[in-house]
Amino acid sequence: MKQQKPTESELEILGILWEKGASTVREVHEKLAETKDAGYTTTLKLMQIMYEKGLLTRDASSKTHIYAAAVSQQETQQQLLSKMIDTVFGGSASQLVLQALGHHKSSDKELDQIRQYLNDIEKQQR
Amino acid sequence: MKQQKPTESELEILGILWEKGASTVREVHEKLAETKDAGYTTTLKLMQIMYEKGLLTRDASSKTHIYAAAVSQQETQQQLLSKMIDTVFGGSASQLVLQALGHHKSSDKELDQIRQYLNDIEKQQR
DNA sequence: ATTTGTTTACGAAGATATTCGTAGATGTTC
DNA sequence: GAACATCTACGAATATCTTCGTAAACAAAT
Repeated sequence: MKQQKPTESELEILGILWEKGASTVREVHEKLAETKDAGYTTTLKLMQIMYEKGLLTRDASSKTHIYAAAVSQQETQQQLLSKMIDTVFGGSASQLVLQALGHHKSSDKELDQIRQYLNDIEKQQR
Repeated sequence: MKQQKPTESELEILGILWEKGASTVREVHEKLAETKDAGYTTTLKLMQIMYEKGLLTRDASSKTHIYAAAVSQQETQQQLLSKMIDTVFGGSASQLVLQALGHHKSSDKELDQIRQYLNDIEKQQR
């Protein structure tokens, strides 16, 4: 049972739910409104559709429903990364890594994490 | 003059043109057909639209037109990476890097390239 | 209990993307 | 040059995504 690919708008909503956890439509909408302008019912409709598609779960026990992401952030990341590496980076994951490191600031701590990870790989190979 | 965002299908075509260089519709279509099935005129139409949008250039001097990507691979990569980091990786580029390294095989040579890059950054900071 | 506000449900319009049939132009082969 | 193949152009159908108006249910406030 493979997850179907979320659309652009759906991804924005998933992003919010991954970050904030289970939320009401209102909460998601407020957050969305910070960077985008759309009516409340638009957000509602999107979330209802996502629920039907199985991208979200919802608790309808009270009048105001509570929605949560039904797909994991990591799984979705993998899916999208794979596609992107394939079509846009000519199949080379390392090319993507270099691009990402080159143009998007990372903290020292994060860079250390990456170094650590590379070291671990190296060790495994011996 | 900002490049408009290519659609999913358009990206596939761009990917082929980046890899193979300037090509005819037929050539692109053959390549596309390996992984997808669509009619020839569908590919043609797509490429015509991309030309109108400015995503492709074309040489129409002979009957069979020759198309080429009008947007750079790198610029497009940046654009898509930024968006993806933002919505799917909670703004953390390093998180994306770790995911990419973790799930997509890279050769030793490529990993060395990445280590080298990290070393360079480290040096710059002192 | 009427007004006011918030919520869900529904349907449909509008926008965008994808697909392909058909026609006409051009080139190729016999 | 007639038959055949290949190409572009065009238009339109189809599919998908996005947006929002409206109505009904419900709750809270006066």
